[in-house]
Amino acid sequence: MSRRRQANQAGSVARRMRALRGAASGVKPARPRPSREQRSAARREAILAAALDEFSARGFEAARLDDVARRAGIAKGTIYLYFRDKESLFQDLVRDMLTPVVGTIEAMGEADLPFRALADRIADFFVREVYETRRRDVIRLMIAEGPRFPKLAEFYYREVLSRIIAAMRAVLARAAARGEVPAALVDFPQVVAAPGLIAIVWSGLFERFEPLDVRAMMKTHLDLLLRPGELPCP
Amino acid sequence: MSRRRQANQAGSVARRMRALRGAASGVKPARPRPSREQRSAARREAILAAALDEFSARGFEAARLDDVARRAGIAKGTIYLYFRDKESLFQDLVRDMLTPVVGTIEAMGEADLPFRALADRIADFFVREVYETRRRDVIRLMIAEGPRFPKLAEFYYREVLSRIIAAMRAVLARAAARGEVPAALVDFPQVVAAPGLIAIVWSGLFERFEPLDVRAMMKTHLDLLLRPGELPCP
DNA sequence: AATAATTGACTGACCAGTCAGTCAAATTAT
DNA sequence: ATAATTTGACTGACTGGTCAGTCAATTATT
Repeated sequence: MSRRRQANQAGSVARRMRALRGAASGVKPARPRPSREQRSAARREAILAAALDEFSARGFEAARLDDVARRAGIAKGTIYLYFRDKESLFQDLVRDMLTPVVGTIEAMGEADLPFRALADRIADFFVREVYETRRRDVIRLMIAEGPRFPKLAEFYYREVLSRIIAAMRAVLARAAARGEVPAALVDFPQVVAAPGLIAIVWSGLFERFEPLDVRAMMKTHLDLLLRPGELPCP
Repeated sequence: MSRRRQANQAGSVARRMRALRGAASGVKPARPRPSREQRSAARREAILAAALDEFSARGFEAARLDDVARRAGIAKGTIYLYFRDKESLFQDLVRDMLTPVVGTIEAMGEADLPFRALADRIADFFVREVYETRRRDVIRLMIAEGPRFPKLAEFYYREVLSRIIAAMRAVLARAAARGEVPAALVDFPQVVAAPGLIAIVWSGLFERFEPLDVRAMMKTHLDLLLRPGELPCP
């Protein structure tokens, strides 16, 4: 009986697909076909999403792959069809989540705008696309687990952090040449980014005791660093 | 029979030790034998030191109490004579290491000095007594494990962080009243402390790729925040 | 001798990673 | 079109190993 259903489904799907491809005449395209590749990609995504949940809730060591599997709606063994091992899953998670934003930030840095405008845009991008998304959890995870995963820390430094630092340095150098920011800032781009990091750490530890207005903090910090002419004196 | 051998060995070791001590004491007592309390305190310290090594090398979950015991030169069971369980050991470690510095910082904040002088002193204290000591590792550990130990995060917030924030806020409010710093800074003491935190996180992740000169970074940051030339307002 | 401190073998729970087997889908043959 | 065959994605029970915490036995102290 399950056999029967199986044959039916297989047959009907094949027919539908062939119909779709062969003649556009089909009255109803109805079903978006689940090609093998698509299903595979979707599954990979599901595993990564579940892994992010578990890793950020319990940390790398304490997270159980049984739970990741259950959350992704698959069996544990399936994880090993997509990822070599637990550590590899973690690394791929970090890569998939963070690499994309680096390019964006590099591109933004190239725009020829007054420093303040550029800084505001990048800060806004950070809040919207990192701080207010799951990427925040990934960065928190990197901070927490990085010291114990030298390989991962190196990958992260090479692919993410050094590129962002370099981009910021270029922006700051241009701004310093125009006299928009003190030259000393070029040596420590970290100082400019500091409030973003503070916010991520703070939110993981103390949000429930004392919420933090990230946007306001970053704005305050920029105001202080930049000194727009003269500060308004009361 | 293994029973017999075991008893023999144990006996011989004990006898040897007693003989050694006895012979030595024949001529010079030399050793003021440490009281029970002293020995007990020393042992507790040894366990905490070993725990810090293991926890900061492998993280809370991955650290093995067998290793802590071996490093402290005792048997695993002994740990349980001094600490209720692994988590309790961790919590006591954090408490013992960090609570003492809070009082010092609070006291320093009360000195009636120009802001810049005060800030320099506190920054220097931070570098010497936190950044360049094992306390740095404890803070790193708090950052890494805090999100998964709500109890510990709460304790840390209550006993450490909120007190430091409060002290800084008081200092900043006084300085703002004198026009030494912009008033906006009073709302975000985190911004002033940010480079210190950055340095701790950075050292754990990227020190080996790109060393960071903490003192220089903190000085740069303070210079930028304070603008000696333009402040205070006329 | 009596008491306290210390030991380390042991237990029970836990979990990453494996692999023999299942079944739906794809392919080929009729 | 239908049936037969092949593929490979997927499963989940199982293994081997780990480790926090316990406790009976041993050793040190008073």
